[in-house]
Amino acid sequence: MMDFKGRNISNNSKNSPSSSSTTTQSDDEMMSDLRRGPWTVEEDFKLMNYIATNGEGRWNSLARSADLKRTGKSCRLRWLNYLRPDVRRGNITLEEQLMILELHSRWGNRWSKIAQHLPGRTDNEIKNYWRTRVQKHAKQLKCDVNSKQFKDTMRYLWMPRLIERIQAANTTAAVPTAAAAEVTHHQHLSNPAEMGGGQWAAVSSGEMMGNNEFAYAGNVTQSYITPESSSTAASSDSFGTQVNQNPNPDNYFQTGQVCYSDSMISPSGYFNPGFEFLAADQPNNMNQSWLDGGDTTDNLWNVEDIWFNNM
DNA sequence: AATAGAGCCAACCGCTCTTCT
DNA sequence: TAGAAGAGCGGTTGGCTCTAT
Repeated sequence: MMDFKGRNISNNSKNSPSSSSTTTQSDDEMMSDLRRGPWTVEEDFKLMNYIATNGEGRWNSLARSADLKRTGKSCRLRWLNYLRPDVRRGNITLEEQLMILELHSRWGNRWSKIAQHLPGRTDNEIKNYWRTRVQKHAKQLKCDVNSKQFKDTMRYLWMPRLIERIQAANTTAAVPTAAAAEVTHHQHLSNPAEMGGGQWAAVSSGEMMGNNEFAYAGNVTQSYITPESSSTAASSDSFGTQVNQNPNPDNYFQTGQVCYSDSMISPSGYFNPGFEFLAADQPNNMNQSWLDGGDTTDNLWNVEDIWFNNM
C-alpha cells in the first residue's frame, strides 16, 4: 500500500499493532485502543485536514477531536516529521552537510537546534543522517565520533573539502567547461597519494580556525528562509558578510549563505582544500601517523570517497 | 536467483522542560 | 506554589530496501 506521497506503508512497522511490540505501552495506551505503527493514508488526511481547519497544538485533544486513535505525541511527530507542507525531502545537500558538521561541532547532539538552521529538515532527519553517515565514517576511521581525532578530521579535512566541492559545483554550474577543468585540477592536487605522503596539511588550530569560527561569505545554491528570517527579523538575522561581526553563534547559517572563516580560504583566494597545512603543526592527534601515510591515510581516503561519493 | 549484510528512516520510548490550572 | 498536562527532546529500535556475494 502506498501513501499519498508515494511511500510504501504496507504494514512495515516494528510497532504495528499486529506485531505486538516488546516495548511497554503507556497506561493510557493500555487502557484504550490507540493505534501504533505506520500511519495510513486515511489517518494522514484526517490529521492534515484537522490542522488545516483548526491549527496545530494541544496534540492530545487534537488527536481526540480529529478522531485519530493515536497519542498526541504520535500526531505531533507525524505532522512535524512528515506531513508539514514545508518539510524538505530528498538527499541532504552539500551545503546542508556542511552546516550539520559545523553546527554539530558547535552544539553537539542538539538536533532540534541544528534543525532550526536547516529549514525544512527535521531534527529526526538530521539525527538519522548523523547516525548513519557520520558515525559510519568514524567507525571506518576506527575512532569515536566524539573523539578529538574525529572532530579534527571533520574540521580540518572534510569541511574544507565540502566547501571546495560546494564552490566547485557552483562554478561548474556557472561556467561548465572551465570549471570542470578547475575541479579536476583541485581534485588531483587534493589527493594525498598524488601529493606524496609527507605533504600533509596543517596550521595550528588557532591559525586555521578559531573555536567556533567558520565564516566565509559565499552564496550557496539555495536560498533558505528560516522562521526567524522569514518574519520581521530577516535583515538583522542575515549574516552574509556581516557574520564576523555577529557575536551570537545562533545567528550563523540563517539565510542560505554558508559562511566560512577566512582561515579556510587559501591565500590565493581559493578554498583551502584542507591539506595544504604543515603536518608538524597539525593539532594534537592530527599527526604523521594519522594523516601522512601508511594504512591510516589509505583508510582515511577510502572513507572520504565514501563520504563524498554517496551524495 | 538466492542469501546475507548494511544502510536508511519512520516511529517509538522515556525523560525533561514548560505551561496551565 | 504545587501538581497535572502538554510539548519537546535525544536515544533507540527494527522493518524495508539496496547492494554485494
